[in-house]
Amino acid sequence: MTINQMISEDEVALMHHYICEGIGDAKRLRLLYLVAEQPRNVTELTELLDVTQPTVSHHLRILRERGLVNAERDGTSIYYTLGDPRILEAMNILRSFVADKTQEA
Amino acid sequence: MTINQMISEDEVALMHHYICEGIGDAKRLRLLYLVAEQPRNVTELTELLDVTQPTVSHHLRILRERGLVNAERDGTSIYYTLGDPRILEAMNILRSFVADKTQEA
DNA sequence: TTTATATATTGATAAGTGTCTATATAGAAT
DNA sequence: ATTCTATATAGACACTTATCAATATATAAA
Repeated sequence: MTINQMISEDEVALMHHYICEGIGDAKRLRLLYLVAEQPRNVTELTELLDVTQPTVSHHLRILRERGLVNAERDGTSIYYTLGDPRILEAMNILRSFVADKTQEA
Repeated sequence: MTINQMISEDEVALMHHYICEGIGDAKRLRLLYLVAEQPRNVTELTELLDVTQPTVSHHLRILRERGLVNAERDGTSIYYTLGDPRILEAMNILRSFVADKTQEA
């Protein structure tokens, strides 16, 4: 059970930077789920995402800078993986919340 | 343990709407933590947030429309509470991730 | 050293949104 | 009814950012 200690304004700012700005876009959320399934390179991710390659690289940079994904080069390709299992863990909790919300209607 | 089943594009869109748009702002993240501590009315939240009352109401509306907070009237005041414990649960997991990241330096 | 492929960066633009002031609405009290 | 307090809404503006086309960089192969 996690402790609910009062959070400081500074810590909120950090969380905003790492998390809110990190997953604050639908494409990036999708990217996180895709690289959580298996390592994927930029070309694969571009084919799956319906945006241009520079846009994918842009999103990956944002995720990478925050440690939400890791990048590893293999030849000319760069394979991306999930940066931390807690990311998926938290997303799945939120996913179950959303699932309940949308079937409340 | 949560199951990591492939997520559809539609589900990503829903998650983006409920979660990313919901917590995609530092003030709203702060609001969620504040109402998680205890029920608070708009006046209290305004004093704690360093923005105007209409701005607080604006953020609360976004949170309320997504079920991230609940609103209950008591006289002229309206008290806000956390909409679902899973919100805090997920936030705390992400909080621990951010804590680790920021002390890696 | 070219050539080809994969990824990243730059600069521009359009769309979205957080914030404010001003105003409206709702409930309680006189 | 009027006044007061609490909250919500409307409209405007500044700022951010997602996206694209064009270009640069990096690795591998010929």
